[in-house]
Amino acid sequence: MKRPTIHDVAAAAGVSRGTVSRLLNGDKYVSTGARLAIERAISATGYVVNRNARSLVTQKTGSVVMVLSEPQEKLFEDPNYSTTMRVATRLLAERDLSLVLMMAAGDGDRERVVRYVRGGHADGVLLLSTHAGDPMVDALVGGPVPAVSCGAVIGRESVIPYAAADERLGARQMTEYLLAQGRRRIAMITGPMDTPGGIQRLEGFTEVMGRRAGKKLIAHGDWTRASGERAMAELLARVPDLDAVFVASDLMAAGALAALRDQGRRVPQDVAVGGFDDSPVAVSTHPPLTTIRQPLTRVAEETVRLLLALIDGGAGPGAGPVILPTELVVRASA
Amino acid sequence: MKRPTIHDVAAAAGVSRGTVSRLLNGDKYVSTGARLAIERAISATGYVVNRNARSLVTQKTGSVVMVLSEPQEKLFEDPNYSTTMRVATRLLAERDLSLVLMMAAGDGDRERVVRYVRGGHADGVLLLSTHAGDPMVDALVGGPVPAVSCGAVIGRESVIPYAAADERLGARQMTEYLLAQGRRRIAMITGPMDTPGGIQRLEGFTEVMGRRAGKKLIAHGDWTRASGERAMAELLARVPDLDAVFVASDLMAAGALAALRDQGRRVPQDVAVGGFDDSPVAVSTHPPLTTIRQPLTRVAEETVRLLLALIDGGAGPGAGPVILPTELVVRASA
DNA sequence: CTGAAAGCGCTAACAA
DNA sequence: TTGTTAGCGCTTTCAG
Repeated sequence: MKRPTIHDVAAAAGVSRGTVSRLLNGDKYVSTGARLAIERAISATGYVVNRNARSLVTQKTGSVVMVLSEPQEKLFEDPNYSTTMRVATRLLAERDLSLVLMMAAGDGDRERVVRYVRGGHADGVLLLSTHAGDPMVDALVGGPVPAVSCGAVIGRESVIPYAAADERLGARQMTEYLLAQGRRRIAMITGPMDTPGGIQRLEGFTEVMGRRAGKKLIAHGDWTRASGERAMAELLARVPDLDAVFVASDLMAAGALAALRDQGRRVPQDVAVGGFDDSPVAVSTHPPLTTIRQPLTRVAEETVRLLLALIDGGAGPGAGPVILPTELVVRASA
Repeated sequence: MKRPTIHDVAAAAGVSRGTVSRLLNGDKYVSTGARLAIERAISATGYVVNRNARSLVTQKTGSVVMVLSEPQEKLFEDPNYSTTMRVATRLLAERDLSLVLMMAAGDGDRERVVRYVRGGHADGVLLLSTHAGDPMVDALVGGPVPAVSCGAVIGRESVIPYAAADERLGARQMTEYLLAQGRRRIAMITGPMDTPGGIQRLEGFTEVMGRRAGKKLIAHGDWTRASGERAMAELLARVPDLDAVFVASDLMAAGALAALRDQGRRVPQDVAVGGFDDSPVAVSTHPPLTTIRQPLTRVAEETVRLLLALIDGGAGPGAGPVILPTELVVRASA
């Protein structure tokens, strides 16, 4: 038995295909009698619309692509991804849109993404952790398909709408807290300086520290645990009398904790350690990390909302970014 | 300017639409002259096929759904997901199939998945960490769309094809290693007993231990770090003289390590600890974990291959499971 | 409020 | 080897 078509439903309900279609699309001009008959016919036949046929005429695809730009290893650690995926699938499903996943690791991948989108296979694009200077971004924003990003795209903030946590605020909150605890020699371990988190968390730190934030007090990591450990050792060698360190991610902070232990420094007595993210690792370190919580779920929600608005509104106004506040979470490390 | 259609290409190349279609679909009956003209026309017009129109007639959708059944928190920690996603997107992209992501957390979600698949929106289904007794499985295997699972679906091993690591072998490898190190009172912390990893790792353990694997020596966890810590404390209280413990996941092993440290036991001198997964956490514990490496990438690849074969082969033979060997990785904890 | 009819862009059978 | 043609299942005017 083949899948029933709108034709079968129409026949079963004793109306024309047009009427069935109208009901399906929420057109108001359908009599109650017809409505009832059609609804009965639909459940009797087990009818489901054929999206391809519909898309063919409406020129809508009913799907949104989510493009992941991070290299594989980041995926393992970043709660951002899983949260965004979960939120996006849910929100899109409510609108009967499906989420197509694409990786953009190499140039070939990026080209494929662009072809796919320009080929008219998606109604919208949701970018995740796109790198500064990624040519894909410009190739995408030119076209007729709206694109948004979860998190800022460095250098393209004004051309691609996004939602993000207030990184700068979070960094300020942590730095001020450390200062309020009486710490004076505060160092920082940043993320990569071509990512929003890398750049803006440092900015927040220096905003609060002012001239106290000397070059010697800044070390750079790449979000990995190992890089945090390395950076901490470096800092300790350079500034032996530091009494606090703000690490731009919890994972790197876990590494910093290890370096501190190796050098026999007690945390938080000798050195206070502040993290960022409030990721799962924050509660499993010794001591548990005082950190900054990001509103990950809300960021994801707002990103999707931005995209949906753009999809609905056609060439809507270049909606400004949505920036959401962070929150200090005090545990034992500072 | 509208998107060019096959009609525009045909006109530009001076041939009929049929010929263009034949070239597009790799039909061999196209003369070199026509081929050249069409290729030129395609790049001149920037033509891209409209998948909807194609799907409408071929009755193929060009996409595969990946269904994630795990509750959100697992996603954060499980390398299995990210590996499988990455491998699947790559392998499917090669075949010009796109990957649609769906979450199946609640009953509503599961129904949506079934509707989607039965609605003819996918050519295949790829299940991830589906729970024992999930009604979705039976709803899916009945239909015309092939489904496979990455990892066994407990209780449905014979009805749904899958690829998986040889959990039992891995558990045996670790247990034998512990024994070979001269350990005698070996305890085990298992995963949840409704998951393949929970069940089969315990089976491997008891196969090797025989009657030495008393009930007292077994404790259960739920894959979280905290549950590993709890189970270890329980074990220590019950069997104070144990000299080794095989923990069914690295993350739980990290928890066990903490419990051991709390009790003043040295690892590996007093108690040897063996993990499972060789996940990133294995190298960041103190001491680093001796563990079992799973061939995650190959498992993902074989899963996708299984699915593609089914999609190609129509109602292919109920291909048996593909089981891949694990490998012992010796570090410092045992 | 409803039916009829014209396609959406493509593939595949058939004829040539 | 190629052109012609008949739909795939649906939406959407246009008349009634």
